[in-house]
Amino acid sequence: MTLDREQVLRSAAALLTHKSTATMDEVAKAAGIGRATLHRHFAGRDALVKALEDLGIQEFEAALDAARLDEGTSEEALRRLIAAVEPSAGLLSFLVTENQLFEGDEINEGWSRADARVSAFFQRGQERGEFRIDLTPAWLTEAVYGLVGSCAWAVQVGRVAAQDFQHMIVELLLGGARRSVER
Amino acid sequence: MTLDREQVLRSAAALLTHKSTATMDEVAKAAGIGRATLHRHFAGRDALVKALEDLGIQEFEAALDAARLDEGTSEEALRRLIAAVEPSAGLLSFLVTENQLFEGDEINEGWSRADARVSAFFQRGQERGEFRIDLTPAWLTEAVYGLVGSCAWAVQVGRVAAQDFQHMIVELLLGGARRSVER
DNA sequence: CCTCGATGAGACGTATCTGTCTCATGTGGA
DNA sequence: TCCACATGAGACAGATACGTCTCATCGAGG
Repeated sequence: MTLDREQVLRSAAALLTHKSTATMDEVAKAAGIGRATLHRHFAGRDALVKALEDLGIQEFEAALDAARLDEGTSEEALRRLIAAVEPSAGLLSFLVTENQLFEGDEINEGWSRADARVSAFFQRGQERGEFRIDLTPAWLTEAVYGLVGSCAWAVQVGRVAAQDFQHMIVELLLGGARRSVER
Repeated sequence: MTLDREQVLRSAAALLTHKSTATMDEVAKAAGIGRATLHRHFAGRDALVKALEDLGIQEFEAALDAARLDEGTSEEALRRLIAAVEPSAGLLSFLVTENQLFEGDEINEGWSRADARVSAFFQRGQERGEFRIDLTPAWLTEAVYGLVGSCAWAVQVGRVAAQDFQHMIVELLLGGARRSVER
């Protein structure tokens, strides 16, 4: 029986994101496996977290590739990005919440690379006149993380329908909550 | 020397929000006190978390009162809310991240009450035609939490200027990132 | 100057989690 | 059918953090 490594990591992320003090035993049970098996696949807690980071960053970068951020309008690109990120939302939430990415004063290389791509995307959008310039790229980047994490959580607890994930994030991010007659 | 209990709790929240596995010793050092002193004021880790929850909820409800959500336009009320919440942003972030609020299947009463007020505010705004109706009140509520948490973090790491806190959140929340010529 | 109270540092036993091990089970493939 | 291998359950020692304690120090107030 081949263990579904990714499935284990995803359930671990979902659990650890909002209960990061969870025991290895709880992580194992959440994944539907035994603690011994969990240890067989991940040398320890640190290795588990590292695997979560690696997979999360890898999927995030893949999503950035898939979104083709430099094609079409910024709005279209943003929609593609959120769509591409949706399957990895749980992992993303964990990455953002857990700042062990910054351990030892050296920021995780992969993360900073991906982060820079998002930030650069918003900056390009501003330069092309498609995004407001009073909201900094850095903030818009963080806002994306925050909204993705919030929406993933809201979906998880049934507060938002899973099918609305992309709409809720993109619409709020692009247009805001204000109802303007001229839209 | 009277210990500044709130100061201790605020620094604990700032630390625990993004490193919830932090040791009691680390929490104490982050607050600039000894571990023994920390234990003298908070019976244990559980008591510390409980105190964080209590203070956070209390300040959140106070902010909701101060914001007078039912006066003036929804936009004005939202601006007041974010302004009132800013000093408690760190505690809020902790509350949202830590879901021990839901321990034992019984949601914390104070939290659910405050949460309902925010949600009701957005619903009123929708009914008055000031907020879009395609974004559910529950989502807008979660989005507020997410953006407040993200911005508090961004300020903490120097990614966003502290003075921009309110502007960044309110503007994104109300108008979104899209630049529309007719605004 | 003296006293009282709070604090910081550290020692100590305890509880919990960790990481490794063994063993029985059970499932897929030869 | 039999074998190989992965898994789950549990035992076990070691490590780590917890909670409590003592003691010396420091500062405010009398």
